[in-house]
Amino acid sequence: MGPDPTTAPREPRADEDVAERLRSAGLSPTQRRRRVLEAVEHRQRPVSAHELYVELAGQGHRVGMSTVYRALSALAEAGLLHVFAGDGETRYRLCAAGRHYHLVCRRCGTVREYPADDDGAWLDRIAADADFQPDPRKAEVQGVCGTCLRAGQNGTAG
Amino acid sequence: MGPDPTTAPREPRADEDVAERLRSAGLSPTQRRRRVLEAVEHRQRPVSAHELYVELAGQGHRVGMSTVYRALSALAEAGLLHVFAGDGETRYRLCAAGRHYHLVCRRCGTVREYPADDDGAWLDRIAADADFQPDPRKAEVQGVCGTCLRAGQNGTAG
DNA sequence: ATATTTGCAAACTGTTTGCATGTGT
DNA sequence: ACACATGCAAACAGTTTGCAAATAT
Repeated sequence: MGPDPTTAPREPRADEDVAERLRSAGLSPTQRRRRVLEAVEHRQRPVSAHELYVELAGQGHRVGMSTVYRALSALAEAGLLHVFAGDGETRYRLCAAGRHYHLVCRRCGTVREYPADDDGAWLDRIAADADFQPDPRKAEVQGVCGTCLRAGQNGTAG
Repeated sequence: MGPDPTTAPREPRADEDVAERLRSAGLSPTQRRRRVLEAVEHRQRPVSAHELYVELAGQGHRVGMSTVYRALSALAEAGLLHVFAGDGETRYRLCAAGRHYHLVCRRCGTVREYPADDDGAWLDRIAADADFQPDPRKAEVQGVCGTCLRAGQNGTAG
């Protein structure tokens, strides 16, 4: 917040990190794009364009809806964000580097990235077994996360 | 149509099968619903409401779009159809009985159901390992099927 | 100075809904 | 007869797009 780098001359603040990331993804690190990436980054559950718009507006930032949409699309296309298509709204979430697939909780919506190699190369087995070449980044398992499971043991049984 | 069962008393035609299925799903087997279920049933790749509408219209059947939407939703809710959320359009596909997950081909759109037990209970491993209770019916792996793979070996390398 | 990016508002697409009519039992 | 399913058209939600003003390099 204090634009006085006297005492912090070299420290790569998250801010700069984000800009860097945008740059190496081939996107000019404009203020809006940085804001969007930052906002997405801190979330465990995928976020929709509208949610983001509201959040940014709530922080006093003037951003147009179309800008949010455009930023999100660009970031996704650049491989920085994962896309989740669920009911009607498209949602986005930060995308990690390694081979992994997604564990998405049906109750709280949180998405966890599960290393695709921790499970004995399950994906590779599919490749051989089913004559199918899986994309580890596009594998998704829905279910209920432990937290929600314990929280709602007595909920809607079925 | 012909309220005269004199000559066709006992034969379980596919038609009746479909009706039966609807009934046991708690849905009255109306003509439109039967048509929709039949039309979905014969497809390997999930179909959208609009595609179905066009197909039915092409067969000379008068069906309203909203009816198609309503039928599809009802069938999905009854567990007879799987829902695929991909880009913008919701798509539906017949849902098999056993534990399985989906192998969806990014190129041709075909979805194959892969028995969830053929792979050493991968899903169960997740449950224990990641503190997450997976829903076998809601697991989806995207990739490229063998057919498309072989057909387009020289295509867009990447 | 020049190429991008942004915001706005209007256009679009896929989907849902109210209501009168038609259909199944 | 009666409840439910259907069709139509209008309403909606999410998303995209054209274009002039703002911004970045």
